[in-house]
Amino acid sequence: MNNVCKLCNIKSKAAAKLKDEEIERLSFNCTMVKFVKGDAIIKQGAFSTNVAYLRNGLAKIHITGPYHEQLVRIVKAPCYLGLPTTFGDKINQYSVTAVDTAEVCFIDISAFRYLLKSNTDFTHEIMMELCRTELEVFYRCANRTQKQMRGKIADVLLEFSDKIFNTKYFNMPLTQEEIGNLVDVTRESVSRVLTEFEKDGIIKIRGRNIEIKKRESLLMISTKG
Amino acid sequence: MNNVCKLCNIKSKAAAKLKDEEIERLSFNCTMVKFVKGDAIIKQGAFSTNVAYLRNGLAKIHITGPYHEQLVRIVKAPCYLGLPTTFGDKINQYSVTAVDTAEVCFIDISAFRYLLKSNTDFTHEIMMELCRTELEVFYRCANRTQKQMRGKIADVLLEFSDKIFNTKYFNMPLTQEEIGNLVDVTRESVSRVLTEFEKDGIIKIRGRNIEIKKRESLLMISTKG
DNA sequence: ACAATATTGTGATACACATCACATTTAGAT
DNA sequence: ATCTAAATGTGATGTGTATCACAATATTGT
Repeated sequence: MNNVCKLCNIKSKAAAKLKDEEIERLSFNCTMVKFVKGDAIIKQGAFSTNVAYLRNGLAKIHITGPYHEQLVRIVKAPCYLGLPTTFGDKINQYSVTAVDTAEVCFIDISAFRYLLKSNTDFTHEIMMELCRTELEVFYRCANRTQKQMRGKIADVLLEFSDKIFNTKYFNMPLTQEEIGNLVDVTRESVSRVLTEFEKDGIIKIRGRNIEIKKRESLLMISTKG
Repeated sequence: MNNVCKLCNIKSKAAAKLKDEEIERLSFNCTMVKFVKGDAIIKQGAFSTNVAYLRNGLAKIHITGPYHEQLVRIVKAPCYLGLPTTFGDKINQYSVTAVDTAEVCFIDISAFRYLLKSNTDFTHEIMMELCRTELEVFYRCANRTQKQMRGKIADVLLEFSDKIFNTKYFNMPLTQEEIGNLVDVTRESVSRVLTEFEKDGIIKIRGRNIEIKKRESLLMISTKG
């Protein structure tokens, strides 16, 4: 699979720092796999032997909590998946599942380690990524534990609209159960809050399609939780 | 301040990988500060110009949440403080405060970056640390959002007994308000649950001193939360 | 097109914990 | 030793959301 990584136009910021020779090495130790919605990309409990890079699509990071599944966060391409669990442990400590069709590059962990050793700019970018995501998790956790359910559900809608799809109309790829697992609310409550938001004219729902009609209201609900 | 780092017997695992020349460089860019209970070691909102290494003592990582302060976790020496916020952002995204007397080494960030570039074994250890702590935060968050208050308070007691002090008798350095901020429970509820645990003979409380009398009961409460 | 499964909606009720106000005790400063 | 501030304890009440059971709708597979 020569030149694929060199010609790839969705390289990570870290991979962009690699020299030709290193890119070539990457190409020989990299395989691209396509996934459909619901496919497991990384499995909690399995051995971690690859670094996964989401080239396009959406995925969800989820773990088994003390009582039920917790959705840690939604990840949007392009980005590395599972860096903490790939390096932090020999066994995957969480799962990553495709939320719709996705393309993932799997890089052999030894080759990745070699690159970490040989290119300090690459390593620096990877470390930056680890730092940023850990900070993000802190804030997410504070929000999840302190906000009330309307605020949390408003956050979900704002995240899909503003950060994932960049549009006020979008097709919600998550079920209400999954939304509930993302913000620690039961699917019945998710249903009720979404219906309430529609009744209040804040959003419009047509099946899975959602339109944000009053973004300021959502922002207010998000803030006041 | 020569030789101090070389002679230090509480080096981090990462620092243990450094060569003599690198250790010397560290010594010239490192200063040790003592803190008392309540002192701010890292301040949310301030510029991050140093890497902090907790040589001994206890500290708490805390952030300002949407409604009130959240205690992210208690850290026990020896370990780096604030790596994610030091590298992830120019401004500290969270605070670290001494929970009792503590000694902290502050390392100039440029010197630290130099070491990251020059010693890949050092960098590898730092990355391992980042990965492990991110995974830990995921699990903490799942526990905080899914467990009920008795389970969470049982967890705190077990953590202080099993991981921080390594003894069934210990002096609780946190107020009930702080315990509440660590597990998202009001101080009134913390008071009630601790009293209940004492009434049930699970723990014995004498002022700030706590004795774990029925560890298995706490484990069960933790699990059944 | 149809059947099976998954997802969502809804109403009634229960539960877990927060909130509030105030009293009491403990710790720290002088 | 005393005073002040912080921390803790307590009772009553309210609130937010979960739970449960079931019906209705949507999606998927054949």
